[in-house]
Amino acid sequence: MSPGADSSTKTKVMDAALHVFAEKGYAAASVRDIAAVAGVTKPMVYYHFGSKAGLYQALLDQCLDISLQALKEASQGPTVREQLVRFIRTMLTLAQSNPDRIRVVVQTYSVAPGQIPEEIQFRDRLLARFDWLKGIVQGGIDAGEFKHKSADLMALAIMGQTHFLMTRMLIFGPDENPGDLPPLEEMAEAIVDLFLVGAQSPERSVANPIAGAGVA
Amino acid sequence: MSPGADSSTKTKVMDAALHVFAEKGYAAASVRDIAAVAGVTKPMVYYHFGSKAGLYQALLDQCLDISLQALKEASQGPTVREQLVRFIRTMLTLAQSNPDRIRVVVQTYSVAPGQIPEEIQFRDRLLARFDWLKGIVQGGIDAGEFKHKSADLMALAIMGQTHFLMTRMLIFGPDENPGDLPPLEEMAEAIVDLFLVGAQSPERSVANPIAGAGVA
DNA sequence: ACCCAAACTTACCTTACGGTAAGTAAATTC
DNA sequence: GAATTTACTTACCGTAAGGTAAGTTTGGGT
Repeated sequence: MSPGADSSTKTKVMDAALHVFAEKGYAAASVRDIAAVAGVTKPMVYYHFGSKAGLYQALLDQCLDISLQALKEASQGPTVREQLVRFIRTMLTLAQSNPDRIRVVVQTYSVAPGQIPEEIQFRDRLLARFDWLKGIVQGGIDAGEFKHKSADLMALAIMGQTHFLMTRMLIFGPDENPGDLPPLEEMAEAIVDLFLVGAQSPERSVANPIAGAGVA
Repeated sequence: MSPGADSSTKTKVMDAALHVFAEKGYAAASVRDIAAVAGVTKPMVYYHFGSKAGLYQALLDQCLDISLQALKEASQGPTVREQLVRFIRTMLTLAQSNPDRIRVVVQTYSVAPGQIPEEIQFRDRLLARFDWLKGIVQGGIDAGEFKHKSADLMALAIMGQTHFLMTRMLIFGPDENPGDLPPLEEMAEAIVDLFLVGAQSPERSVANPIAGAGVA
């Protein structure tokens, strides 16, 4: 469901908040701005969400729900390698198709601790997401697909790649691609392969010797 | 030179700004706060730095200078593997010993584009830093130390790891270490080894067969 | 027809923000 | 030693922020 499909006041405010918070950050975004973009009056925001922090929490929950659901749906596959590729691809696709949602989440945890009110909750959910990814990796270890034994370290590495790539896309935009990197469609496989076989080996994963073949 | 060594007004303001901007972010930090923490009057801030944005730019330049210098000094070594280990270790050490400096830099580029005034310059310097890391990696490719051929992708992977680890430290604090990760001192080697030999191999880099020995 | 609660508007409050005008004490220059 | 520049203070300005009080419309439920 794309933003704006429902035209209730609450939805209009949420859609506007997504845009304004993503663009300005929590502190620099004003409730007046959000109300104006939504085409409603300011007290309506307070009526429906109680406070600026309440609105932000509602928005953040929505963003986390949406991206987590997309990830869980997408990260299926015959091999763990394939699951990881799809995980990364889904994250990159999300960052490309709806940067605002990613921006809100990334901001919430990258930003100065004192910028966003303490009452805003998100750390538990991020840890849960990390644990979920760790579960996938652990599956690969248990099945003998990976020889490396630390699921924590491996999950951290995957998450790090993905996070950094997203950050990069948010900075430079989805189309700008400074440097000589693979195009986005191949990026997920390139990263997983680098991660699996290591930089001391040639470029192909043994699980997928033709990865990236045939693309531009 | 630690903050506060010089007690000129300009230095006092810079030190205070480092702390306040790091803790609250650009938008939520007020010039009043900074002046109060510095123990000077507000117009002095404007006298020395012109505007809030001017102060932030001066601070950001200082942070970028300090961390880049530390990186360039530290990233020497007999092998490229060793150079990468030292690169990561330096970044992690910086994030641990002076989180405020890292926070200011990370915030500047992770944050919503509309939060920080457009006049603030930083993208070119970040790209230059990335190119510099890429140069190290390219050295490893040229010397035959790596078989993988894309210096861009490899540099991105290294930067991604480091960035994510730092972000993690900024969120959870340098001591808190959720999950079962190696302690910080060994983290740099663990990451480089994972990166070099890949997850499909056992845990040791051929260049350093005992890396990470003794970890829980 | 009446009631009542949910949804909404107008008008306003207090506070804090970035920034500045105007003047002053102390060095520096000539 | 007068003139000027540098570093600083007090007092203030206009604006915009988060939030609310009080009243109005709207749409069931009975």
